[in-house]
Amino acid sequence: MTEAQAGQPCRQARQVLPLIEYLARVARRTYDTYQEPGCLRPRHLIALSVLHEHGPLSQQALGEALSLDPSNVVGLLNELEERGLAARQRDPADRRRHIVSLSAVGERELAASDAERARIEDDLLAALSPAERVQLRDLLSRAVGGSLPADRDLGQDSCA
Amino acid sequence: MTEAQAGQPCRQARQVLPLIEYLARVARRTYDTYQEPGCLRPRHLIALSVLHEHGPLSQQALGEALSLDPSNVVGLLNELEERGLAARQRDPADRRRHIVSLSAVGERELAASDAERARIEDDLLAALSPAERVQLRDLLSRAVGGSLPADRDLGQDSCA
DNA sequence: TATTGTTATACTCTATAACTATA
DNA sequence: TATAGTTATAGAGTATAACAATA
Repeated sequence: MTEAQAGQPCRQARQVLPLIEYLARVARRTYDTYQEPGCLRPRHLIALSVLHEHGPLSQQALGEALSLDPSNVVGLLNELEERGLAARQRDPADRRRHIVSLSAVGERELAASDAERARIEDDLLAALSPAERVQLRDLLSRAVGGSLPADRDLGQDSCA
Repeated sequence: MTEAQAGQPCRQARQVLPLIEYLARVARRTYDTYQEPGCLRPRHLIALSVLHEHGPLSQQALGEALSLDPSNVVGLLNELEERGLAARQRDPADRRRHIVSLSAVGERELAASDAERARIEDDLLAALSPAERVQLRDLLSRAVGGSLPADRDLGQDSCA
């Protein structure tokens, strides 16, 4: 087990994929621990934030942005609509399409969730300095941007 | 992408948690796409690599290292044992305990999976330069190390 | 009585395939 | 015929609670 000396990173747990899996699992559980039952799940928040950044999207486009199957988008949107956080509207130009948009309540809920999300993130990344967290966020953001279709760039946002 | 100029990261998709969730989902699906049915799942490989690094562990310790419920560890190990990749052994010192260890076949399988895993990783991180991937791996590794119990340090390995 | 692993069970997440309504 | 969304369904993944064996 000396391959690190040769400049070769050690092959197992240092690989990116297992680490991401692990962090995602811990993060999800942390979410669940903090949240009361019936609260918005991570998926919901991610969907809201995509809508916030991109503005109204078709369900298909939303699914692509979330890397989610269209049939999953249906249920996700049902839940968001029930809570009045998002709304579906037929596209007059092509009546097969739904245009999904964030409601005012949805915007508010999204903003309100920030503090808690930041707290969980602080927990999860406790071992990293603030500068390193920024770095990590940037790297992940660019990696995600690279794995998306060009016209659906999640890494690009409208935050001036 | 100009919000960085103000030093204020944009609040939504730039947050680490959603990005990790997203990457984990894409990575898992990529795994599934490449693998034939019946192949080892990400979980299996992660478990094998933990055993590879730490040496034999109790099921409980393995569960902690994977951030997995003990009841899940049972099923995971059943599958690994069926394929002869790992073995359970009663701890003579405390017969309630199982000592889980990697078999020679398990070691071999783990090594064999590396090439494929690297390929998937290359796909997923196509937008990052080699140096940035190393940086990302390092940051994630340290974040994970920080979120584990001190005596179960996944981020630290014996590769030295 | 407390702890390790196990079983039974249920709930969440996700994908596939068949369906509908529009185009 | 092809596309957007929907429904039904099935399979992973994970957690909780009750249980057995051992301490």
